[in-house]
Amino acid sequence: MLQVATIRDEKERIIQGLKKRRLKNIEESIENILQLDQKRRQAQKQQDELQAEANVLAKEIGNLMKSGQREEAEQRKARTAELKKTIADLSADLSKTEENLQKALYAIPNVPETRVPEGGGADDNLTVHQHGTIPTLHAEALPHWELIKKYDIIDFDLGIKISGAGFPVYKGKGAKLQRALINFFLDEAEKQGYREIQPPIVVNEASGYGTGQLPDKEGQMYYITEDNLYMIPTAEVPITNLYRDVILSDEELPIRNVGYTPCFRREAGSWGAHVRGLNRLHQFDKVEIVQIRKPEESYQTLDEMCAYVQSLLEKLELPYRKLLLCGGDMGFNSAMTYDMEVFSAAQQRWLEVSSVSNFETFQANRLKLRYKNKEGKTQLLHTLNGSALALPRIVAAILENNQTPEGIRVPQILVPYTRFEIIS
RNA sequence: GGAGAGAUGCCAGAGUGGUUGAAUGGGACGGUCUCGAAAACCGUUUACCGACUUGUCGGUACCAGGGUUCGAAUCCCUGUCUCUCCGCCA
Repeated sequence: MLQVATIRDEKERIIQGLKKRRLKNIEESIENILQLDQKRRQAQKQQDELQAEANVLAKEIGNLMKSGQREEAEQRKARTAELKKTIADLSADLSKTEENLQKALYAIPNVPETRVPEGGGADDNLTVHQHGTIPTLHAEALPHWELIKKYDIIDFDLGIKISGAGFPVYKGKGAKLQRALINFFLDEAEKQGYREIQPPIVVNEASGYGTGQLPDKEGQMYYITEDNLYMIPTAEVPITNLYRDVILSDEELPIRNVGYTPCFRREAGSWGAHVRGLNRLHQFDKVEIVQIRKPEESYQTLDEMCAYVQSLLEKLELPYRKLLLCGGDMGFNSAMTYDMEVFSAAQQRWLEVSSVSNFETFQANRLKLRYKNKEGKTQLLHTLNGSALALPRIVAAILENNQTPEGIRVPQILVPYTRFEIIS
């Protein structure tokens, strides 16, 4: 959520920035917010003044009662009754205005950073880097959804039997490969100075609001009615919410956390031909990195996080490209996002395996995540996160790219983790 | 699931209707003392909203939401959460 004060002070910059998302009626929305804000402040001022008067009267009445001047007291009571009524009316108005303002603010996405290109969708994203060579496969090469059957390592039918579509069962070397990747990612993150966190994978409503999944995207999450809990779509939610309503001190910064969790996504209505196999699932594993930074250093951190994610892909010997997302393709909360995509050779497609974002103060404002700066002033922090990495598509790419007539070659770096070199 | 207790500042913990933003202790910060430190002593130390002369003033907040009252941390109602005991249990 944007801060009203920022909208007030930097109206033009915000409007120009939001235009890069190709949204409609930006000017009107911002104007509406400013008007509501104006109205709110006026009402508040009026109410405060009356309340101050009532507070003085209440004290006087108390003193008069003590000294037995009942009549004087009664006179003042009459005035207080009037005030009380006026204040009640004003306060009802004020709450209404505040509510409207809040709603209007919730509807505005984050402002893209200056370097973010304008655009409406994936076609306008910028490829800023590409690495690795695209493998040429042998004639009988198969897509991963065939390979997993051939080697009996991931089973969709069993998943359907016990849960439903999009809940695969990993078996034998498939399960070991998965576990190897998780351990590899966590170990690498630790070497980079991240602290490992094992959070709950269900969260309450307040956490959903904190990171912005609620109120708009409740359809994306599995919801446990009986206990009013949501199953997390990403570890970002619990790990970032650890810092909800927190004022950090200078010495506690920066925060660098990493966590492995399963992730759950309902993805209602998004099933089709291009989401076969591991490309899109209801449950999948992901290792997520989360950082909390001072505003002045957050973009340097974004670069550092990207470099780290890229290093993982290079160690896994996967060809990838790095995209700077355009305004229209970025998530609601993000100010700047880089996507990493690996090339999946049998599908001949780029698959998104990581999304690294700087949210600036957008999440922190909702979370009330602040720190005391050197001047002793409390100030909103910047939050950042990135997948490092999402497992299923990495698995898909490894299976497809590394297939040989003899079997699937495990990337060298993973062999100490899998303790086998080939899936055959 | 059953029974009981509770929720106050950075922490511990007082406070059962009137200058209580909140005693007391601890912590943190600043100062005095000291070559330096410890100890001792003195002082400071919540957040949010609003107004303007940007430092001051006003308002709000003692789990949340309602209510009683001229006045609520204090009384009443509802909800949430925590703890203890019992039950169940990886």
